[in-house]
Amino acid sequence: MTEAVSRPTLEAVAARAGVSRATVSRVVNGGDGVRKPLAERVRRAVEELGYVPNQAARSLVTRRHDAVAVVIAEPEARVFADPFFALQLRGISKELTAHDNQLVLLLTEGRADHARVARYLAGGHVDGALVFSLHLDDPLPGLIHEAGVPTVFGGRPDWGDHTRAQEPGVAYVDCDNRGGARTAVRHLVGLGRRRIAHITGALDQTSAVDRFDGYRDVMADALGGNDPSLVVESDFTPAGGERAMRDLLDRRPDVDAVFAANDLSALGALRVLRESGRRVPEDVAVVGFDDVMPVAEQADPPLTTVRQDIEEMGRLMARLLLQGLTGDRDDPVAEDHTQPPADARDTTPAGVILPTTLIRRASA
Amino acid sequence: MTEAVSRPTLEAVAARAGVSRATVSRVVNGGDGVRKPLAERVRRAVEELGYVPNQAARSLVTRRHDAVAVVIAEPEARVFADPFFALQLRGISKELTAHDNQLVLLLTEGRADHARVARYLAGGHVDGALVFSLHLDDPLPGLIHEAGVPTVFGGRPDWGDHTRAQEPGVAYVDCDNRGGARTAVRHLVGLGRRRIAHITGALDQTSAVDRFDGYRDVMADALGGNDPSLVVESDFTPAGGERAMRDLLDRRPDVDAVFAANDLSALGALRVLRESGRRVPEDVAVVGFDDVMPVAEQADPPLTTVRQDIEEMGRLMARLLLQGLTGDRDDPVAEDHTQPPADARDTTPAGVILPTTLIRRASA
DNA sequence: GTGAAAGCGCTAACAG
DNA sequence: CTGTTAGCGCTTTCAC
Repeated sequence: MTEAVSRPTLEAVAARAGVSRATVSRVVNGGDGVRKPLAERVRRAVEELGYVPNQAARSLVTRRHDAVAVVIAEPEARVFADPFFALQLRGISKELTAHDNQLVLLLTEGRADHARVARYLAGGHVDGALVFSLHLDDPLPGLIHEAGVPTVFGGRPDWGDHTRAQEPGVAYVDCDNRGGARTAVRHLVGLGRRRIAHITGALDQTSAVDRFDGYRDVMADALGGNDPSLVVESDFTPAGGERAMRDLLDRRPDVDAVFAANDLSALGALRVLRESGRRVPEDVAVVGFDDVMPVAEQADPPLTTVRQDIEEMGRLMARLLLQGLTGDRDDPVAEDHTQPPADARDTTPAGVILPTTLIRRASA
Repeated sequence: MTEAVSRPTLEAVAARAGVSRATVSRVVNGGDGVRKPLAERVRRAVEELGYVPNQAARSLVTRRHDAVAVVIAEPEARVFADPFFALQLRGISKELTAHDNQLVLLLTEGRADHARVARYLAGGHVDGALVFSLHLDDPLPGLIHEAGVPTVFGGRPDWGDHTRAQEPGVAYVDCDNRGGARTAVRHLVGLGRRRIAHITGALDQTSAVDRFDGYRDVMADALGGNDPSLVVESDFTPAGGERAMRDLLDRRPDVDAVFAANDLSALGALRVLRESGRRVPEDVAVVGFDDVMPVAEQADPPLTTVRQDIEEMGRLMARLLLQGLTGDRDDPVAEDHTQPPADARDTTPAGVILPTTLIRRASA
């Protein structure tokens, strides 16, 4: 009623089914090459005894854990302002579950935790890691890379050390931040706007940098130049968006469009525009980024924005990692690097970039 | 450079230090009863070899995993609208990390996943579980209870089957929903309000029910009765709050105060009140619940609300579980239930209720 | 105090 | 196809 004081072992099942441990093991692990009736008998014994394999014993010999670490390295509480990570986690969880893998969550609150995480990963407790480290000059990606654990990054990682920037084999999943930004700004241009401002994200994150680059691409291209007075640095938060918009209005009261680096900061901008008596989109058109569910849709006015499929990104990260793991099966990855991989599967794409789409609502 | 092809074992460390495996093991696990200089020599060998114990091998013999499952059973995507779980997770993570325990995250998307979770927990992969199952009649708490895994629930669980409702030993952590609601409504009464409405939360969750009860307590007590036309059922979301407020204004245009079951729905109510031309708090005072960071503070006007320390709840859940685990050490918990526990430590409090505090801002 | 030896429960050759 | 036999790396009595 309370606890199974000691759960049945393979041995017990074998005894009950009148076979050897090896046979039971085979049946439990798929049952290839075991005659039907025997397998059936074993399965029944398993059922009756309520046998559940001991994962520790299995890992000890297989060196597989069927577990993946998810590392979220966000010193700030920003993680929690945004449904971003939650959605990503959900995608990851679904994919891992579908492949019978467990998700070990490693949250870090600053550099102090980095050593712990690195040690854990190097300790071989998990088969691989999914790492979110969106900040430039974060030492964590490097540490993890050195730990030698198969890893997929969420968001284009920055290595600080630029010699490694292009290192192949560093897998990551990101959305097309730059392309999405271009689409957004082009949309504003198409609306006839000319004094298009940009409220940036936190520029220590690659996503913010890439979106900024996309904005500059179009401004240079379509409008023949970038006017620095139209760019104001912010931080992805609503409060930051407000501050930025106020600055902007001060500096460039003639602004006729705003591309905000994400929906949350667009929200702040909308609020300030409303306060200042500007109509959106008549006086100032606004475009956001993310299309994060309740925010964009319920903004006033509903926000035109660039959608990225966050959950799918999570799912894809997990899939990539799992593929790499089974692909690497009995692949020694030994000291010998001399001969280039003949196997095409080895040349995993460094980054997978998911497309973005412009969602037109009322704000632009 | 790539992978540590095979990590060093105890054996290797022992060889290097010139001692036996047993001695190394002792040192690694605290080093009681090993002479200083020897211990030092072992530690150096560990350092030099970069030895990390193999958790699987250890678990196999100790039957301990130093891992705890966190089960979040939210079929709806609501989990992600609210920073609630993220904050809770953070608290849990901090506490587990402090005790060198890992966090295995189990997300479920409906009944189909329940069996999987139950099997996993029963499989003895983790030492205990922290379970969030906020919905009435959720079969999961029952399943988990039967799995015989030490468990602490987040939020007062509902067993559906009411015979078990008071079952002792079912640990949970919650905030004082009812008391907090009372405080909120009393505050409104103190402000001279008499036609105080309540926008409920999703009433299939105990937190919503408890807050509603608190509202009724005060209305009955201070104002001599409950007027059903002042209560409108909602669902904890901003959109739900809007709908509810609209209904309310229709039905009771004379309403002079609103107690919303959480900040998010209060936000919706504020929006509708503004649209309808009411001033807050002059015409209608509004109080929320949760004091969830960006929401309450940045509402317009800033929201008076009942604060619960969500992160602390998480931390407490973890602490409670961990205490129970070490407390239960070699405690057989055998089939024999006949004699009541003599040990005082056995009588763990069923529920730990954290206090709430009213945070006064501008809205009431 | 320290070492030797016996498994924890499972998988993976290898025989038969 | 099925059983037998070694361990995986660690902790833990039990002698010394």
